[in-house]
Amino acid sequence: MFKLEIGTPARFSYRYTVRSHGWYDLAPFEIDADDRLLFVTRRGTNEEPVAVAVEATKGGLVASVDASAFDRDSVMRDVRHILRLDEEFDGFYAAITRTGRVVWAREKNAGRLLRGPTVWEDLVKTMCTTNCSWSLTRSMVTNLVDKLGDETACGRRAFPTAEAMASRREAFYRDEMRAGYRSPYLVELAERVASGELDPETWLDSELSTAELKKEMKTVKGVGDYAAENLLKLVGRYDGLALDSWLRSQFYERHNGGKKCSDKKIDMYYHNFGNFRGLAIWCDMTESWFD
DNA sequence: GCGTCCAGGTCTACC
DNA sequence: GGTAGACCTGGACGC
Repeated sequence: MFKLEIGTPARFSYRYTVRSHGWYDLAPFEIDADDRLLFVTRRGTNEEPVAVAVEATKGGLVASVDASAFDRDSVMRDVRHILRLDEEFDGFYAAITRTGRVVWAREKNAGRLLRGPTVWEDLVKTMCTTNCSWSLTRSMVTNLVDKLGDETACGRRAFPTAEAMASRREAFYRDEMRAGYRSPYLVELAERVASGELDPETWLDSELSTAELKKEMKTVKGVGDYAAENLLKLVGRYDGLALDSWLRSQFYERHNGGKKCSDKKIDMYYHNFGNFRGLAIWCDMTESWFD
């Protein structure tokens, strides 16, 4: 077992980042009894996957790597990536100060949304969150990882590569992953990524405008407005609200007396957060998670 | 046990 | 560009 020490920004909360949304609950992510975040990473399709456990210490973070050989720089990069240690949130906190809303997020150093080691992993998982209960999302992702993910030296499984997913036909996704109508979408996506026609990793530092990038994301069948805006948040763009039925219902209860209202009204409520309004609504609606 | 509803939507056809 | 209907699954709920 190798241990790597990782420094964190001054304004960082391990707890509020790891539990920022449901990703920690989807394989290969896991939180163990000691509140360590477990995940599996791999650079390159031909490399062995590596299991990593991250925990908070007084001085920052420690990542424990359960492998005989691994690329130290890759593991460091992935820990920094999934916890967004290199992302700047001063603009968000300034918007909170300016608006006087969602103050708790600034006080708790919240706002960092947990993400997977690759955009590919986040993309597939996001498609599995659409039009279903969370338990079904969890079931689909677990089935996918268990059946197609390569095993690490310690027996954990990695998220499947695009190549592994492209090697399976639609029947696998219907009958074994239980992805239902999403099955042909997953096959098509895997084939596009495996062939090199689509590279989701480029979305991280794309020079496209947010509107153009959203349009590119929506070329993936199964990715609509909600999924694209959720992915935009995960690549660090918070202009879109990523409204789904849960977020809407939470807004109605919290800010509209329990009555339905238009999406436009919701958008206007967070208008003063500018490019951080997607992050603002998420923090606003999840404050009670941490009570 | 059975039927219905609905959940962290999207696609397609049609107007 | 806007909208209705279809699409899968599985848990919750009422009977």
